[in-house]
Amino acid sequence: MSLTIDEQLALLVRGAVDVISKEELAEKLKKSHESGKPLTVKAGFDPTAPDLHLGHTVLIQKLKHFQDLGHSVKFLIGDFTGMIGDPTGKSETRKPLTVEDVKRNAESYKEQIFKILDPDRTEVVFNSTWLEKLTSYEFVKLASQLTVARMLEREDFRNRFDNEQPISIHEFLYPLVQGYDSVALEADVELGGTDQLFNLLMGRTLQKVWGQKPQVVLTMPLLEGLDGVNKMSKSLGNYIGITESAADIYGKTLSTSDELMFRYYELLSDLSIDEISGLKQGIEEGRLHPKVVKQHLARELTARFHDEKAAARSEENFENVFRKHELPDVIPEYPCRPDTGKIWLPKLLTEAGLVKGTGEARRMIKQNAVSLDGEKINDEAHELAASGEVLIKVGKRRFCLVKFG
RNA sequence: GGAGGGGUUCCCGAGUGGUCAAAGGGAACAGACUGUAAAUCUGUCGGCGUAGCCUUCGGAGGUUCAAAUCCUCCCCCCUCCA
Repeated sequence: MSLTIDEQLALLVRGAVDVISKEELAEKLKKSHESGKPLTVKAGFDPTAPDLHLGHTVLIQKLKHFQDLGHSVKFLIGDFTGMIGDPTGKSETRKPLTVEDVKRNAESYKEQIFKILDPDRTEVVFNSTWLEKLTSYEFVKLASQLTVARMLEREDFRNRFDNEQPISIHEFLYPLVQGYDSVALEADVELGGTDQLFNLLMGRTLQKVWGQKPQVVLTMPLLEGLDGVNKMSKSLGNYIGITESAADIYGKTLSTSDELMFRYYELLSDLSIDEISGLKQGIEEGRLHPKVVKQHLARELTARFHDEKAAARSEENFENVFRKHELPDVIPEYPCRPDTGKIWLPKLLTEAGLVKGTGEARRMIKQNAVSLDGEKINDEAHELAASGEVLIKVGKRRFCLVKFG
């Protein structure tokens, strides 16, 4: 793809919240083009076990944009910092990661990010490589580059300081270390979430001290989770993981609210801004049905992490199960051989793994959520003859074909 | 080193001797509605073949007919002063 510098610039800043600065980025792009030397684009990640979700892909997708333009990505795993502990907020004390942990997690990262990134243009690096070599003398010297007042410019530090909340010294070191990573890598560009702005800027500051051209800083918005309120995160459970099944990615996407769908379109879709606002307008004018628009998004995302075929299949299956209330194409089977000729329904539901226990089974039955071969059962004491097979449905999405004998 | 505040069911958070499997909110699940949703309404939300029984309120003991609530020791978290 050969784009003009302006076109490249437009692609790269799309969706970004902060770009510091656009002029510098333009200049770097131009220089890179002239010299044929790709830019070094850096982004840092936690060394903890990665379970990447769509929220992460906003950033990774942006790295991809750089790659598509021929630049090289340094995918930095912050193993050094991870061994010290997480500085932001008062997260749980983490058990320190072993070298093996980090290795394993790095492999897992690769597996996931290469669903998006080009392995040939991606280098996975660890900041312990250079940070471990720093002597305490050098480390203190690094710390001497910044003042406390400067550190307190960071919003969360400022707030905590004003509110007389504690700030540990090592928290001050974290931005320094991250900034030093940029020096070590001689980064041209660093990407991060909007919450990382201060740390990213630190890289610029330190690079200047080391006589390097400061990196361009690009921040990407944090993606809202499926609840539409909090940011997408694993711990909140409001996420779509990129290693999830096609059916799950499709289903979860389609189950988002109409409002959220456009947020996802903007941050995740490859459609142009114009195309997206066209869709929006179409819905407002009643020309397009929101569901159809949402289906398109669901297909696009599913295909991204699987393929077109899987996306189409997921859509068909979803329609069958939820709209037509038909059966999914894959139904788990459970072979059952009770001691007596009969089996108590709650017990069967539990055994088949459809519910956690007979208590829940009773509840489901009471709530009119259980059907056998399409027939609702209301009696908690229901017993069924253990012969032949029976299709059990619990709620909307739990199916099981029980085979007796 | 000194002073004080905490640890409650998935989460937040009430509860200071019985009426507590523990208010309220959130999440989740189910039902209705629908366009798959969202919003809304209703219900459920420790376990158990369930009008009863069993196990829960940081841990271990103890007092009591009775403890999440009182006492003792211990563990952990937080804040302030120095």
